[in-house]
Amino acid sequence: MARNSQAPRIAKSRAGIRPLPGRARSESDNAHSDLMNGEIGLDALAGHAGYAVRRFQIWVFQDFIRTLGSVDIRPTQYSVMTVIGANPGLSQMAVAKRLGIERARLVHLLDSLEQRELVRRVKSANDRRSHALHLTARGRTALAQFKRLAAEHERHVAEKIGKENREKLLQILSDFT
Amino acid sequence: MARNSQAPRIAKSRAGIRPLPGRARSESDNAHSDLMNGEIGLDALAGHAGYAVRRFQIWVFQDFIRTLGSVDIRPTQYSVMTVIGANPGLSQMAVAKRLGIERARLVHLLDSLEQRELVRRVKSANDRRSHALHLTARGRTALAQFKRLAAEHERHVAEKIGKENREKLLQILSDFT
DNA sequence: GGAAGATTGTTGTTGACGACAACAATTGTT
DNA sequence: AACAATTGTTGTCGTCAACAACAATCTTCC
Repeated sequence: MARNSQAPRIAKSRAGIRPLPGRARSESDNAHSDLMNGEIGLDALAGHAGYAVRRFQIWVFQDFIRTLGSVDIRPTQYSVMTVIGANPGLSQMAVAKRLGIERARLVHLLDSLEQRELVRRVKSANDRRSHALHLTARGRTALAQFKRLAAEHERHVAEKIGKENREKLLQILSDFT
Repeated sequence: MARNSQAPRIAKSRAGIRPLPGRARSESDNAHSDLMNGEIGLDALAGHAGYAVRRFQIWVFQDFIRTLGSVDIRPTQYSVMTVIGANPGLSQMAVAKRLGIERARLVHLLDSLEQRELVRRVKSANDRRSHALHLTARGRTALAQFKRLAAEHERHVAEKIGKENREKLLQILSDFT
């Protein structure tokens, strides 16, 4: 979770900003006023993958945080626990590299998870610099529930963009997983 | 630079291992060690759209920032100028609502852009509370160059995930644009 | 075997960003 | 005219990525 953010309080009045009715446009459309209709013309951003991905990512993370709100787990915490659960004994360096987060950042994440007794740092015998990361017993049962809630979250995503679209998306971005 | 450290080199090497031959796994699979091979097992994160989207979004933004580095324009600044360029005279409130950013945040963004003489806040005649936003002459020519660089960035995205995949992605996420 | 270099976990700083809260000026509503 | 709502602004808080520096501990190489 590299989340960018948020504590999505409650999606108040602004549940969703509706885009415009789409006209087919070429990506090389030049900027020009588009105010003939009452709406704000933003076709200028239509061809930009990064913008759409960013907006979508914010939506997804907010839903994740809301759906896992009852257990107070954020996307990054979830990813850390998932990787440790699947690969017990990993070092902090290995986990950080795997998830693409700074090892400096992982320190705080683990501090929090260890405080909640979901994860344990065990001194490594081979390399006394590093810690072997493990889930606690509580961590394992907790992760099982987190996964159930995460699955529910994934269903929300499927509802939002369509089941097939979600699968296509996962396929397109599989290299980044 | 260090930015490229985010490049998914690990994911790449794992690409072939992913769908394990054997049993069909459900997304709520319990965690279990997957270390038989030398790689770190992360199949546990494979079915999560948010994670893939997040990693991809980071990659895209880093490429955007690098590609537009010579003109020192970040994605948010670009989106603000694009919207103003396409809809001159818009109020700050309207721009913020359109881009889904806080109007408080837009204040700083506009301060920066106005300082660089790319954007102007003009006092609105109708509503003396609000400002009508316009690009300066310099802003218009600058935006034209930004768009050329942004198009180059989009080509990088197409190279990364494939031309058709990029288009499919834009289509899937068109509601968020 | 020991010095030099690299790695691991840690602490701290910086800057971008989202969410909120409060405020003055202005507009709208009644 | 009184009261509510909107707009831009300022400021605070928390999350996150990117760096830099450091002590402790390997690893390498002579």
